[in-house]
Amino acid sequence: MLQNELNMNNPIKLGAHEALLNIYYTASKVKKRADEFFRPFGLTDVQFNLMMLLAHQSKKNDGLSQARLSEMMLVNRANITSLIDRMEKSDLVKRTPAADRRFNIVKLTAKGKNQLAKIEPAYAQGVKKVMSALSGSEQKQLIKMLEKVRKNIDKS
Amino acid sequence: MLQNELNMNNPIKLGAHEALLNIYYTASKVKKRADEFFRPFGLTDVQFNLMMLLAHQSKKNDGLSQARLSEMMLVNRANITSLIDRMEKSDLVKRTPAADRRFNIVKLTAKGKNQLAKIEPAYAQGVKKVMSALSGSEQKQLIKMLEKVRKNIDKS
DNA sequence: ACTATATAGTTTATATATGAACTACATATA
DNA sequence: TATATGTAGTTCATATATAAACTATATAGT
Repeated sequence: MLQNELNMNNPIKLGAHEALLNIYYTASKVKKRADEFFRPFGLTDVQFNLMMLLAHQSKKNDGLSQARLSEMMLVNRANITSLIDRMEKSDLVKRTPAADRRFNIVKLTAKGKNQLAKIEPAYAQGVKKVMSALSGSEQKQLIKMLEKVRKNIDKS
Repeated sequence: MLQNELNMNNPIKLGAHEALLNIYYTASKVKKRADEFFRPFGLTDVQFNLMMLLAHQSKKNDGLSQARLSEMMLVNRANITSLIDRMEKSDLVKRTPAADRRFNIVKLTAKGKNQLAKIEPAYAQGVKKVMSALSGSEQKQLIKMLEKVRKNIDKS
């Protein structure tokens, strides 16, 4: 119960609010756990997520634009600029020019591909372990419920 | 489905990963929606959350220490320092000394109380509206499942 | 062809988050 | 009482996030 976990003096009065805070605090714990996992590799969860997208979401492995990355990461375009800056500095990705000169195409470097290949299996194991708290059908239920919430946010 | 919502080219292969990403992305959308709600009031969701904690989680309304706040907000102590700095500047809260001179007791100012009283009813309505995507019993199920995930993270 | 509009990326100011190193104070114990 | 340990808060360097204003380029409509 959130009240006890956070050592709160008083209960959360509104049920809907408790549900919303549960989503929020669970994501926060998931993120902290992920960051802890990636720290020994000198990566953040955000950087790893970007590398996964480059590896698995680009057609024929020929990279993604910063706009596509910001779309898939649900973050502002401005954010991607500095993120790619940092990741270029640590030689994980590189920007390459596209035919349409407004675009940068971002690709994994050899080092980036290596890092990813090394870490990804352990990451998959970790994800399975964390989510093993729920059965397969519970996970599907959870996904359905969270989808409903997101759809409802889009409407408002 | 996350793949479509994020306009992804390829499916998320691991079911557990999809569930985890659902938690993460839903929290992200909730946060964005909350920030959008609070912006007209010159507040952030984080600042409002802190004000709620001061109003509803302190015994006899006599404030909370920064350590208690960081505990209930699941953030680092260091974070609270600058947050309170900003909120003191906009006259929403004030630091007061405690008997144990290591502590600051943080309290709402008159302005802070006023702001909160003005905004809180609309916030409660908004929360209900967002979460109305789920029935009461679905919300309870969701809470239970997310609690299981958090407990599992604590173990690992 | 010209102009208006839209899109991609960058820069800046600002808010939130962490870990590590630090100061100040309190408490336990030897 | 002296010392060791623990707790609360701050400071610093750094990462991630936004909105707004900007540059560069592409495209649609006249």
